[in-house]
Amino acid sequence: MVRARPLHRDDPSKEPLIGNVKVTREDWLNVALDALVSDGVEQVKVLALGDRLGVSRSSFYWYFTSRQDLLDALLDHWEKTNTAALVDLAGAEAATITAAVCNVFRAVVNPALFDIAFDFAVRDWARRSGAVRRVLDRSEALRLDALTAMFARHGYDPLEALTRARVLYYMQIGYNDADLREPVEDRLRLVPMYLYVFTGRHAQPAEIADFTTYARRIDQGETS
Amino acid sequence: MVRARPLHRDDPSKEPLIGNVKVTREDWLNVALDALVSDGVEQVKVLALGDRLGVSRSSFYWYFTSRQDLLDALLDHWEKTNTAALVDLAGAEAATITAAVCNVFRAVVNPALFDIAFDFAVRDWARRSGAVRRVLDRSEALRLDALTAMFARHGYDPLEALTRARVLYYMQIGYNDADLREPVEDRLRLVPMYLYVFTGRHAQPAEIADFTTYARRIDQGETS
DNA sequence: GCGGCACTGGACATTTCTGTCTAGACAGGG
DNA sequence: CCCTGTCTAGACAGAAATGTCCAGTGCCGC
Repeated sequence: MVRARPLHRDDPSKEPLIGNVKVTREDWLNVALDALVSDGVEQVKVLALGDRLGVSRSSFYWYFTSRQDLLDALLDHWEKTNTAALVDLAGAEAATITAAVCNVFRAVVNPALFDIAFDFAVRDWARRSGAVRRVLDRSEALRLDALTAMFARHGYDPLEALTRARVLYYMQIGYNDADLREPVEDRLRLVPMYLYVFTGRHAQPAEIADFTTYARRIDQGETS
Repeated sequence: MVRARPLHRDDPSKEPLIGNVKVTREDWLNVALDALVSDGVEQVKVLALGDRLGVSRSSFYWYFTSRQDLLDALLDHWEKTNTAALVDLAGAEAATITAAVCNVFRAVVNPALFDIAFDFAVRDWARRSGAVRRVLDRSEALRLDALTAMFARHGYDPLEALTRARVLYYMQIGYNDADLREPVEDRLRLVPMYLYVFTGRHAQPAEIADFTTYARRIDQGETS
């Protein structure tokens, strides 16, 4: 998976670089994020990142005190950006629980809302670092609380709300882990039944149609 | 998590080592498996493994042609051992679908049947290696087919059987990924509701009692 | 034009890792 | 006792990585 963002020097919408500057701190961060996502935290190496950027390592040490400083910045970025959309969608107004779950599904299919690959990179990293594990656990608790509250708002008793929130959330994690890369149409074919299993209720056709339209737009590269 | 098996030289049930032998090929494999599970594939390093075993690296190169040879052996071991029990349990006779799912839960709670940590180590590894990814995908297809067939045997139509199999399987993967380490009693409290969500049917008290008894025995360290 | 500052390349030192090679240890068989 | 084969320690070579340090580059302000 290639997810490279253009370097500052190649992005016409950015201010031109001044002086002897070849890459910015953000360039280093972006290329590190790419490496983290595609190759895992062990491969976030200063030498290799410099190679990707086409520069020596020197400016890295100007911008960051150490490799650990860079890793800390990446984790901070993840914590600030990868949970909010899911929590917002779970909290959004919805007439029925199946419409509410469709809202949550929007995060699942739209990388601009929820970056699955980044999430997994951090999840892997958490297996090797207690500090990362704790950050991940914090965010997961927020996510599960939001989903549990969503089910509760729609009339499920506390035990059932908690259980269904877990089934919904952890199933998405497991499914994303499998990285099946199924065509969107194959995925959409199962949506009505998924909604039934997750909620115990049948979705209304309009709810499914709304989500289906959205998912197809995202699949075709349109932003929402 | 410490999962070390005794070295051959420390295991009274094993034949004594002869000649100048300090560690066996199996010792190297076992210590590599420990490192893979606790620290991930990048940390499976010959030098470090030798340190764990208290020997130099020399005998490693007698037993294996290279580090890759060792990694291949680990993956082979995983493929041969970590799917069979789950598939067998999904195929076992059961009077109801909820009893059948309780059979599958046995794999989930018994590390002797299904080694969750090993599974995750391989899952992480698969993110970095196409070859490992393919082995993992093969095993996952077997697992999902077995679960889908289980639901189908109990009268679910093909689409529903597939969907429920995926929800059951991927939810377990996601839950295990979270590594919550919940006390067994906390987990058991949710079992009836999990069974209802996964199957759409209410379990019979005897089914839950059977599984609960089993899970407590496993938690207390008894083997089945 | 000069000095200062923010970057930059690249040399240096150190550490860790893999694989190769050689001599040594030990048991078994003749 | 000697030979053979299976292990074993440890030296060696080469590669890759991090952090430190110093001289060079280019812009800005005076």
